[in-house]
Amino acid sequence: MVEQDLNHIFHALANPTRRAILARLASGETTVGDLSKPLPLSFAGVSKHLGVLERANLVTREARGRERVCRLNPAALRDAQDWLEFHTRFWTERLDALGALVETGADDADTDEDGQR
Amino acid sequence: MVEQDLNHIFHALANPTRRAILARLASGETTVGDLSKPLPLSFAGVSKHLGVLERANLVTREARGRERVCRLNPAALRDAQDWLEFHTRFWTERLDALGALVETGADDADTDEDGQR
DNA sequence: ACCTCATTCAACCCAAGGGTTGAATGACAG
DNA sequence: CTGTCATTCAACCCTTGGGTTGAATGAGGT
Repeated sequence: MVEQDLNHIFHALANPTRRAILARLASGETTVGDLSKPLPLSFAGVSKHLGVLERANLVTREARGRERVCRLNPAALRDAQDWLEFHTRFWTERLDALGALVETGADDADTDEDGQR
Repeated sequence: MVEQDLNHIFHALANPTRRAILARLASGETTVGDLSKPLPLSFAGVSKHLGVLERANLVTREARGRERVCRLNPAALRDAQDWLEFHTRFWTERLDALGALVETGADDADTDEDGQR
């Protein structure tokens, strides 16, 4: 997994219509037509959104007769989640440590902020 | 937390420069100048990226003399993580259940794929 | 063969993103 | 109070995004 993948994944997730599509797909695979029925968008608009989701590898489209069946691919979501989990954990630890230092009154420890100013 | 927040957060995360800034900030607060030193961008460009991160509530900027000190705000990341965690869990369960059905040879259950073709 | 239906493609529109530059602000040093 | 340094603002440029429409493709039904 590379940087570029994260770009695509997060970009795909940044749009409420696309998140709605993902939520819809979570309750079962469906066709493009069914997918666009409840959405206030043109058919082609939905198809474009699906293109973005597909580029991010979050969704796959498969031809079945004259319809396209869309289904989820959780693997990509997992990538994003891994990134987030790593960072939230790391940040939280850092901030907790900083908080602890402040509490105990230690101000000359290993933080970058060494008080010289 | 509302939809709009997720839009901003995911949008902010969708850019590698901004993720680099976040990673840098994870190892301690710093000024805009220090932040932009290693980046192949103009000063103003970095400032714009910080604006995006600030809008997403991932980063705060605080004036200290003539400098601005930037630091992380993990709370927003947590929001994104919550969204992802909910969905990955949900999807995985669904797919696992589907897999189990296939394994046991149950093909006339509640799947959409009922074999008529 | 022909018509219809589901979907995509292509062309277009306008708004927003990511970048630049140069002027403006505002704190600090002399 | 003047110059300098850190930063932002404003204006601009080009590319990408999200949306539309109408034509093209391609499978199915008759």
